[in-house]
Amino acid sequence: MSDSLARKTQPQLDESLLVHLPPFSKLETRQIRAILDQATTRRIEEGAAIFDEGAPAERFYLLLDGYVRVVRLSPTGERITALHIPPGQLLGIARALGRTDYPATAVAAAESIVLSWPTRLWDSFVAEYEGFSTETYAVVGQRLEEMSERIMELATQHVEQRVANSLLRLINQTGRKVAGGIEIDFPITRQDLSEMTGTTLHTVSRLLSGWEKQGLVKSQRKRIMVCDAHALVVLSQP
DNA sequence: CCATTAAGTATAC
DNA sequence: GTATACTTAATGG
Repeated sequence: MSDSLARKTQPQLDESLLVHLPPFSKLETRQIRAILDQATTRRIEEGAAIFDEGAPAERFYLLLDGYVRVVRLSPTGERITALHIPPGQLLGIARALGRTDYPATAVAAAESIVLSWPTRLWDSFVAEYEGFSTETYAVVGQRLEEMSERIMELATQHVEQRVANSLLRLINQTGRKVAGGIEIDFPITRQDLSEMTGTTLHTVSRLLSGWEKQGLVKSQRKRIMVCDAHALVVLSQP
């Protein structure tokens, strides 16, 4: 049950896991070894929560593989997806925001692997590891920018433009090149897209059906591929 | 223009 | 077979 026991049952983690990731790229092997030796690895299945909004922020995380969506619950129980996190990024960094609890729930959008550390180690990471705090600032700034961008969209753009923008962001951040276009790299439903854009799954379904007929996108259940990104860009402009 | 309701088909477990 | 994903039409704010 204890951390040390949990770690003992894990295979020894390889330094190469971290050495190319921005928060750790300036560190020596010795330091990365120390960081890994304190980490706990966990596999999260699709749809499972990594931590919940409002819970005490006991650990902070690094997403090694998979995708995570950050969701909040409205008072009436509707889910709002704030953003998606790609592999290699930190999450659950409540400490960096001056908080002691998690401001949102993190759900695995696809099967994911995370490393985590107790939050009490946060300050020593910031103090001892060169590049760790600057990368944290960069990530926080990047997410702030994305969220403020989306506030502008919600306030000024029509549903069609918002859904087009969401798709474009998804293929930019998590797109995978496939024959015929760029596919979103994790399972995503109309419901998910509607939660990102503040609309209903029916409206998203109608839009995607229309775009599919025009050859802009191609979709199967839980899979969306963008065939003509430029046409979506045109649509996304008011 | 877009949400809601409703009713239907398709696909996965 | 039943739950889940998706489509489509109709109605109304």
